Amino acid sequence: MRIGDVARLVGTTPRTIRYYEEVGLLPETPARPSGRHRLYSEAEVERLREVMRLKDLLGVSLEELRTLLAAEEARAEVRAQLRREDVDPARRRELLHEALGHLDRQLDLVRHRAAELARLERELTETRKRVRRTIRELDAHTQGSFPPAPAPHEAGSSTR
Amino acid sequence: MRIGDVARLVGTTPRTIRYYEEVGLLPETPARPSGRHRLYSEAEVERLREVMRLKDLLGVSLEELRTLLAAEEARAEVRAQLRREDVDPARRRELLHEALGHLDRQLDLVRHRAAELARLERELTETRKRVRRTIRELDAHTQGSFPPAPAPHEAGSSTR
DNA sequence: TGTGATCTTTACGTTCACGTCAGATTTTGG
DNA sequence: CCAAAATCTGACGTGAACGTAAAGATCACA
Repeated sequence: MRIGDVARLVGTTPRTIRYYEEVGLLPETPARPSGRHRLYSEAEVERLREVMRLKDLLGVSLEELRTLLAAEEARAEVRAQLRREDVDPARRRELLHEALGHLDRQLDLVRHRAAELARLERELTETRKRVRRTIRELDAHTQGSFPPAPAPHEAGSSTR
Repeated sequence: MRIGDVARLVGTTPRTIRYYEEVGLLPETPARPSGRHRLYSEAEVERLREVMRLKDLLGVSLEELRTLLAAEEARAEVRAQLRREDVDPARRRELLHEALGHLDRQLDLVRHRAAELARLERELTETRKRVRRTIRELDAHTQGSFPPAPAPHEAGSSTR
């Protein structure tokens, strides 16, 4: 797969992909003789998707994201080492604990944001209820004078 | 309250506050003879807090945020009109429906992000479980050889 | 083997969201 | 009333995250 296809697939541009590689968010496609085209596998597309998702959801800088993504690599490393049975158990434990630490940092971040978002959603829902109640009261009082006025717009969620 | 106090209170800088006013996120403090110091009430501080919260949680541009915040203003408008009993009920209904539309747009955005964040959290939690299980297995197999290795770091959440 | 589409590197440009500096003005505390 | 502190209005600077343009190389295919 070439860079243009990947860009179309994940909804971005070749420039962005190259930039992410430049700042270390994506691994430099291994041993590519400078000048030749970059080629991507499905796994690398997934990685890019993950990067974009995290960037979007966590709203962190690419720099922070890069350190966060050390977790991913650490875990890949661990998986690789685990496949070879001949590794020092102490070293393994070390790697695993490291991965755990990274995961915990991500989880803290995610949970914090999730909690705040939930609070915001509750507040909005509450306000929405109040507005709808007010509308109903208004309709009740002027009932009969004219029809309940069809909603003058449509915004996506509405009454679902 | 002066701009410096406000900045300290909400954890930002005077420059940012002026900038937000400049791009229309904060109302220009009404009828301030150019050159005089800006003065803020508690309500305005709250508004600023709200702006910063939304910016942070939704991760939208200040421009988008400005249109989103039309909701707030619309609702303020509605409340004002509702206090005066002498307003055309049709007009009221119109305003209320408009506010409802804005709220729905915000809710769509918030719910979407909340759902994605929740998914991310589930994935992370799942991975974390697997890592911990692997560690336990490793400890079981090498049990007795040497102590269970004290965690080499501490990252905030850990075992909670 | 050519040829058009796509890609490569290099480098400068752009937008957003402020930071920083200067010089003048306003406000506050004594 | 006066000095010190804070604020005001421009204006230019900056870092992040790309966009864009140019000139040449590579690739897929007939």
